[in-house]
Formats: sequence, structure tokens, C-alpha cells
Amino acid sequence: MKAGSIEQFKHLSQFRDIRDFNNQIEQWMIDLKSKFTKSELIALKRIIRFSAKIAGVCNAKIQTLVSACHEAGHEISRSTFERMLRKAKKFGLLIVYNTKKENGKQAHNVYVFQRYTSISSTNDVAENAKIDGAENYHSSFETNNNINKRTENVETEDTLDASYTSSRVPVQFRDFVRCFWNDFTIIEELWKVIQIQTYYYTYMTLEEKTQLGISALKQMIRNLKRGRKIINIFGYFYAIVSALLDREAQEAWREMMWEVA
DNA sequence: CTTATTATTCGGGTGTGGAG
DNA sequence: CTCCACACCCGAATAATAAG
Repeated sequence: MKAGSIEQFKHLSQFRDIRDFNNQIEQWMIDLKSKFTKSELIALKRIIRFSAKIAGVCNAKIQTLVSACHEAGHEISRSTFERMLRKAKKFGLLIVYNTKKENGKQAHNVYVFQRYTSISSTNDVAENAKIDGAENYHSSFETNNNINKRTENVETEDTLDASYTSSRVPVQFRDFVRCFWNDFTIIEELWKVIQIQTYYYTYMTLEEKTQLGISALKQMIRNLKRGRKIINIFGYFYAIVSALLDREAQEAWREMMWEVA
């Protein structure tokens, strides 16, 4: 891969836009926040900031990122940054591509953030996977293998994946759900909940409904990760959406009262 | 409070791959 | 061959936390 301006790495981006990227990062962070040290998180936040032009792609070299941290008042050493990158790579959060200059010389790296991958709703994801101390000696080769195996399993499952989702479901919503349930039936069911609940809210745009769905989903995922036992995700989802709509209606009502008064 | 244990960071050394 | 520019690794120094 040749070095050069960030424009030519556009195709590497895994995200529709910056909001999509931020959503994904938020999900990663729920799992990974505790896996990084304080300084590593500073480094991570910095590289995320540098990945805005093309959502999720960063072509700045490490030294640039390190000095950017220093300018922001955070004294981070290069080693710390590299450690963060190694960890992030191991978790599958990002992929590092090497580039070469025109003359074949080794050049800067391109860091590409990946979409969040969670196999199921079970909360053991955050529990096991102790990545520190002795396990540092595991080669990245090994880790990559594991990740490959996991994705393979998902792909060869009997159920049809998210790509079979009906086009009535907004893409944004579909892509968010698929991180957790890559199954078109679940995605369509969840979207149905939104449709039913917002049926009489004729003023709501599709965009607003999508955002409502995503924030309700986030809340559900958060609670699942905290270990809450949820018997029926659809029922739980329904309740969250209902609560969100109630709150919204209440606020709208209050605003109206203000206008009258 | 001081001391012991653990976690985190830093600096330097190693390896790679191409250029001069 | 050496040099450069980078990623990667390891041990010592330092910081944070627990124990006395």
C-alpha cells in the first residue's frame, strides 16, 4: 500500500459517517474501558479524534499523535501509545496497515477502526479475556486466529444474517443491531417495536425514529452488560422505547405550557 | 504515618527492510 | 557495509495502592 493523503484510504473506512463511527466506539468502550490504563485511554481518545476526516481511519504517524497529546497537556510517552495500539489491535478494535513511499521506503501506518463485534447478548464477553501480564506473550498471530474463527462461526450459522433484513428497516438501525444480533428476524422484530410504538407520533421523521431505536438499544445493551437478566429482549426493548417516548412527550408538554404562560 | 506489593510508564535496545 | 525510520520487546524506575 502506498503512502499519501488520507483521501486514498477512504475505501478502508468501515463507517457510514462520523456519527456511525462514534456509536461504534461507544459500544467498544463499554467493553474495553477497563482494559486500558489511564494513559492508554488518553492515547486512544487522541487517535479517535484524528480519525474524523474519514470516519474511523487515521493516517497520522505515532509521533504526530504523541505530540498532539503533549500539546493537549497530557504527557504520554511513545511506548505508552504503542502499547495502546498493540492492545487495541489484539481486541480487534483496529487494524494497522503499513504503507510504503513511492521509492519503496517504509512509511507511516494507517490505522483503521473496525466495527464492534459482539457474538451474543451474553455478558461473559467482558468477564473473561484477561489481557495483561502473562498473556501479553501471546502473539498477535494467535489472537487473529481466534477472531477469524469467531467470524467464521457467525457466518456459517443456520440463521440468515443481517444482510437479509428488509429494506423497510433503516440501514443505520440495522447496522447497530447486527453488532449484537446478526440475525435479520431479530432486527426486524426490534424495528417493529419502534413502528408500533411510534404509530400515532405522525410528526416523527424516520430519522428521529431511527435515533430513538438506537438510544433505546444502547440502554438495553448497557443493562445487559451490567449483568441484568432479561428474559425477553423484545419486551424489555418495548418498555424502554415506551419510557423514552413518555419522557419526550412530557418535555414537549412542558414546553407548550411555557409558551402559553 | 511508613513499608511492602503491585501496576504503570519510560528509555533503550533489537529487528526489519530498503536506500545510499 | 551503515543509516534511517519505524514497530516491537524488556527491564528498571516510578507511581499507586494495600498492608502494617
